[in-house]
Amino acid sequence: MMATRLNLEEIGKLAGVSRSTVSRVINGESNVSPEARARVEAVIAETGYRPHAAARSLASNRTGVVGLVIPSAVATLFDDPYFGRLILGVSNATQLAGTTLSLFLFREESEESAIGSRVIGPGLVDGLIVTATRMGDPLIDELVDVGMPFVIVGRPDDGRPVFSVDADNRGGARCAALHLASHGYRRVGMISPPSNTTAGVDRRAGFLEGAADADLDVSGLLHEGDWSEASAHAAMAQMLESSSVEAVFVGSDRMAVGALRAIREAGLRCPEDVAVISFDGLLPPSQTMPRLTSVAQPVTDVGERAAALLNAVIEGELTTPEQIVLPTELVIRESCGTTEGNSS
Amino acid sequence: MMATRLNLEEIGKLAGVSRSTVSRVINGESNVSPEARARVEAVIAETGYRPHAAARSLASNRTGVVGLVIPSAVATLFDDPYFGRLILGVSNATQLAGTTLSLFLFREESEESAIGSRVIGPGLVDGLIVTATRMGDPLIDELVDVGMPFVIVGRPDDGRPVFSVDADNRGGARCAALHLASHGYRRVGMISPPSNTTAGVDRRAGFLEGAADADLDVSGLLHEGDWSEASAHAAMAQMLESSSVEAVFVGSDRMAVGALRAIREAGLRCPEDVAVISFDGLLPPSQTMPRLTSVAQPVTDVGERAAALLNAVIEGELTTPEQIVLPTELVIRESCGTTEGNSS
DNA sequence: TACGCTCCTGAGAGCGCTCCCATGAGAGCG
DNA sequence: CGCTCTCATGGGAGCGCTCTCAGGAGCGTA
Repeated sequence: MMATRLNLEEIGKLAGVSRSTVSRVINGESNVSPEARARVEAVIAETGYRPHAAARSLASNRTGVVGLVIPSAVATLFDDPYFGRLILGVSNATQLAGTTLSLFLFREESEESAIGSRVIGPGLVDGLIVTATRMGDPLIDELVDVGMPFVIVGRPDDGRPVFSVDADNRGGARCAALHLASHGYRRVGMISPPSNTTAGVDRRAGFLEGAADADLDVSGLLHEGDWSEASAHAAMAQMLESSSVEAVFVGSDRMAVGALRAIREAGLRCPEDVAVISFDGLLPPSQTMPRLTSVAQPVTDVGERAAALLNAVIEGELTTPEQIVLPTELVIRESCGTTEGNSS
Repeated sequence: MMATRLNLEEIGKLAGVSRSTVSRVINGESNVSPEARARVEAVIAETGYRPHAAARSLASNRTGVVGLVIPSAVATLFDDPYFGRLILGVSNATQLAGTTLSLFLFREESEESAIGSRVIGPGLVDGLIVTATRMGDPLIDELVDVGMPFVIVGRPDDGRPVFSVDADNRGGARCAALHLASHGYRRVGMISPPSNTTAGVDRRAGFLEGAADADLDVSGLLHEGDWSEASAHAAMAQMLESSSVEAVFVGSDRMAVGALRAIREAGLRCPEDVAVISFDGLLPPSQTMPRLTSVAQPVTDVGERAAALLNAVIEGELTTPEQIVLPTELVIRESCGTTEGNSS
């Protein structure tokens, strides 16, 4: 059984054709006679031959691998269900495209610079999907410089034209504000994601836009978290202490959990005393009490679209940057209060 | 800036040596004169040269890539914090070793057979880490057949000698049973992970062992879930309905969430009416009410050890199979009741 | 002075593929 | 019947490395 690797030449010999013809069959080129093709395919099927990836890469200068880069402190990363879903989406798409997914997680920003020497330099990938970029991330410049195809999950912080896929953070947040307004709440706060992320900036902007449209009173109620439960817990506690809040829009599921806890610990009830809407919609609803109303973003879809887009860029099908924004959806559960009591 | 790729030959020319000497320097071989080495290193530093991975793979028959295989229905996979942590651990170790991590997620078992033709055939990886294997998984046979180095996260279901890294499921579960006993509970149930997984088998066996040692009454209280919250919710509800339970050991964090909800919905309190201990210890404690006492398993460590072990196997440093079992740790919080009232 | 030894070095071959070009067979046309 | 044009095919070259081997320099020893 210790079958030594077959190569194109040997397959050719078995099928009575040359290396070149076998290569043409494998790569689906059209200029091969039906008989030759059939014979080659038969031999491939019965030998289980697979072309050697490294040899192929070397000759064609294409690896068939895409990388998913997750910079930023990653240690606690997977406490947030976001990244798992994203990976899943990307994996689905690469599977479909027949490419391979490599994962590059970085614990500190300093490690991130290794992308150049460890990934780009050796030519490990054909392209990269880059997530969770902070504002002013130098990685993007580097990628542009070396001409490496890439897609950003999120959006470029400086509006420069690059390929990107994002959820409609702004629209979703606006919708959350309007929904809270429709319940009759007027004193409405927000605990936003960090302002050094585009998601943080956009969700906050969308919320403020909606609040302005609905004439909500947000004075003194705008806080910022760092994606962690603890940060939102602290922000919520502070908000409850200093002023009368009727409802809060919390910038992520995970932070909402912290906010709910703060409300509970203050002896208040959600939604009766303080209503909550979160962003993400990734948490299994039964995991919180009450079940969270959230602006759900299609994270898996984002991953799939990003990978598909990257593929198109690599294939050279797309050359002018494209920004894809996927819609969010308001999923109404209990934490925002019942609409009945307060329809406007 | 459009620097065309440098190669060994050119670096050699710049340093006044041959391709071979440059190669020796890069691969850290000892038989190079200090002067030559210094000159080469200087040139490499100033040019930023990196050897081409594909060329290297082709010539050396080594890819520098390890694959992480997660078979089984993966769609809901990331609802469980387990896999994120595992990926993190593996990533840490590969980063350290300077190798690349590729991820292979499969949605259905049918896709899993693609490992052979899509991964092993083309020679994409030097070795594989295989997780979540169900009992009787044919993938293992295939890997053994083709001589691909691999490490199982978990343990082989048939006790065959392969490399594996696992948490001490049995010991941890036993410990949980004993701890519940130490609180004075006698009617103690279990909701175990599926019995077609080794984790399910082992946790159940450990629990029964501990229960027997402590003379607990488990009759009619042994249920099985499928890792999902819903399955545990149903099992718990049924348990509460049909008999008087004082405490339950639930086979995973995620399932414990379901069980807690069932207890709450039955109008009972945890831990006053029914105490709960879970397995995993991955959930942020504040995410549940009450905070869960759990048998914590070192998932990230498991990932790291698995990757390190695989590396050793690939390097040929290890040839006789090794089973590594990492200890679990009982983390006591509120859901098991206070010890004071019931010390035995 | 000559011989052996070790140590460093360079050159050739080859990994398995793709790409390009030359060739030959056949079809279509005047 | 000869010409061109198309299409299928095979072979050479080369991608950038590693590996092996031969040779030269330098040293010590007889």
